[in-house]
Amino acid sequence: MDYLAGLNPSQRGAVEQIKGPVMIVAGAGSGKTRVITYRVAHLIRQGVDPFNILVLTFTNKAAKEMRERIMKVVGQEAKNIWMGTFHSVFARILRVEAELIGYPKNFTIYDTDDSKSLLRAIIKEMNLDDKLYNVNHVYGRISSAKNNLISPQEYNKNEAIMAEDIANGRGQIGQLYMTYAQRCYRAGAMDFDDLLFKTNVLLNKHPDVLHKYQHQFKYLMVDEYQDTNFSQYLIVKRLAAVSENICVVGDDAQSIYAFRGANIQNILNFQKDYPDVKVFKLEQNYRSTKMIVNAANSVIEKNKNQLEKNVFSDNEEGEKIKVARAFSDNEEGKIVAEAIAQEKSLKGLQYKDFAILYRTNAQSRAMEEALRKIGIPYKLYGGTSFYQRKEIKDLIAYFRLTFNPNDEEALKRVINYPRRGIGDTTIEKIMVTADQRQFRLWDVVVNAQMFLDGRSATAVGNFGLMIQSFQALAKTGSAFDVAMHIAQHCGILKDLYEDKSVEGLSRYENIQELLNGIKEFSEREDIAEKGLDIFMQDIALLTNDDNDKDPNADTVSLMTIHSSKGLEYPVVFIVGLEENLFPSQLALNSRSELEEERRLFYVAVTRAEKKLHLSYATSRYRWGTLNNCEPSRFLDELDPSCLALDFQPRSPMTSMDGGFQGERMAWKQKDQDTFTKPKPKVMKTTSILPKAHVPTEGFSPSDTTGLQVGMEVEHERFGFGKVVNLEGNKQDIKATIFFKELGQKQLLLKFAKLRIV
DNA sequence: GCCAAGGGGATTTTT
DNA sequence: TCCCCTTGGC
Repeated sequence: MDYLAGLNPSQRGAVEQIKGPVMIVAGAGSGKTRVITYRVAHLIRQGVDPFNILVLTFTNKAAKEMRERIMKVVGQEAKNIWMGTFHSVFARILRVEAELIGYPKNFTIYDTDDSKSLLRAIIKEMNLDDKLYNVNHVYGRISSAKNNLISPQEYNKNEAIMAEDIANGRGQIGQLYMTYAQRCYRAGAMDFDDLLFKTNVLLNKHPDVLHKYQHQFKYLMVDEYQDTNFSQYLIVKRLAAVSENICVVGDDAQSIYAFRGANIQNILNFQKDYPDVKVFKLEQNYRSTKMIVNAANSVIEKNKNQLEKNVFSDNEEGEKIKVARAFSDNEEGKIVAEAIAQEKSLKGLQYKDFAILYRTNAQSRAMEEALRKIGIPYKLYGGTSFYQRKEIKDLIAYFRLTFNPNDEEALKRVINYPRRGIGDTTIEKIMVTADQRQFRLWDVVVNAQMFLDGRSATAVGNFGLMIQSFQALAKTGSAFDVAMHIAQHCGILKDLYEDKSVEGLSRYENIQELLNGIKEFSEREDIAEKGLDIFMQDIALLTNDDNDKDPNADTVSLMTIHSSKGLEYPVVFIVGLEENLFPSQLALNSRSELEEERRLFYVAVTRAEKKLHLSYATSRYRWGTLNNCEPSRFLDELDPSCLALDFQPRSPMTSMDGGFQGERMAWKQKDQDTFTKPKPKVMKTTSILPKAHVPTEGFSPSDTTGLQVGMEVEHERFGFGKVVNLEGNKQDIKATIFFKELGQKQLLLKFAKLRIV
């Protein structure tokens, strides 16, 4: 039982309490994953059959990591645990039970693109204004309806919802939802939300099925419980109703997905749902310094609605949190890049010890440019995943069509790609015909001669024959053979091969990579069924990090705060701490939204192990125009004793208290000044910095190899100063300089731009 | 039926 | 600014 030895009392308690409802409130950095993996291992060691354990996570990555770690403790048995994301686990169950609720077993999973494209088509068909009925908005309404288990019929009957839509001038959303659901059904397709929605339908309408799974899953665990939506909540509740061996793990302070339907009440109310719940609080943070934990606590305590806990650290005190002010987003990038270079050599760190976190993806550009300029390697996380690339989706659409010819989104995608002379008019005709006669698109395609004429009938007919030939082959061939055959005969490979542009080449390579992946799959020995249809089943559920090539490369990581959740880095930079950016402008309307932003800031702060840097810019390009910015309120909320300002605050202050308030006041005054005058351009903005140094005309940095203590120097931004100390050697000489305006600073000579006076 | 230029929209993201 | 989608001309 050696795995129990390294645990603290509450961790150990959580691991050993295997019966009944358990809630583990896991503070940031408190060893949550460890507890979950050991708890599962413990269940197995106590004689629980792995087949009876269900562990639900939110990302594939978390599931994969956990399974690997459990494997290390209990060995191969870990393979038999039901473990995966909500979506993948219930998709797997729906593949078995689909026919009970009227879907084919080989139903297609529509991804967000498919859903939106279908909605776009329906909005058009209904002759609605696509600006008013913005696809994203409509999709969001339907998605949140599904996540709250509101069917199209219920949606249309619900007075409150309808009134809200009508008040927004969008009274047709209910009808759109209705049609959308019918069209998905007709196509034998479920969207992401359906995987949970239909699971609820299944468990609700078929008590025998519910019973079966209740007895199969005698032990349930849910990770990141604070991120569950109502639909997920109810599935879990239903499945756990018999055994009540349910263990949820989460941290209300890290709930950052309310905007996509997560309901923080699920974790806050868990004790009400299960009055005899045993609660374990993991409060010791093993990740960060005291300074960082204290700073994080000082922020999160501003939130009202919380589970009580006291996160603390026994680690070293640590350095204060640096706060830097820049006059523009580009200068912010430069400050960050130079700080990384400096800190790396001073502390003997590697690039991969650093992360730059931001609120919005648009902020990455300034950071990237600055890093590139001084040659720091970096890796951008997020962005489009492999499976979302156009060429991959195109080929996969052919696969989808092969196994489910009713998949209308796949059909529309490739019926004329590569070009085969089937234009919009013909496609329109097919759709109208299908609608009029209550056929599916595919029925019209295979009977093209009956409904279309001339050239288009032939073109469509041939397309149908081609898909049918793929279907015939798919019955017998191996995944790889079928995939290869389709790639070669549908025309995509040829089309891409002929495209000699750089992008074309990379598309061609991506297709090859997909085919390689399928080949690998075909050769796997640990699974019995290896048809292309099996490979296809969960492909819509795979995402970017499942394809992460080189996780050990020595690069700085750049990502949004949302994608940093669960990760940790020795040195973290949080950039863009400005009002209307972080907190986001769109989150200022309600207390709950602001609290979510604050939790987001909390998540960001707690990613840091040793050192945290914060920064903001006083002006920034947004949507092409230069905007003035005020410092984020979150800077004020941090315990001032944790901070080390990298500049002179703008207003005279006796204490640090209200420091950024002072900044904001200064900014507001400035704003009023500029209101009467024409809007100033960039350089004008820099001039508002009262202490900013204006370099002497013709400033150019000197060669500093011969720099001596006592020499007078001028720095581009810090102004004039005197060298008081020099240490280190050759490449890494660090100079301590006393600046007239700013006081003492330490600079690395190889980066500092100094002019010897 | 195809292509190129123009317009509008633009958090956060997993599945 | 940037990207994606639509539109309009050929």
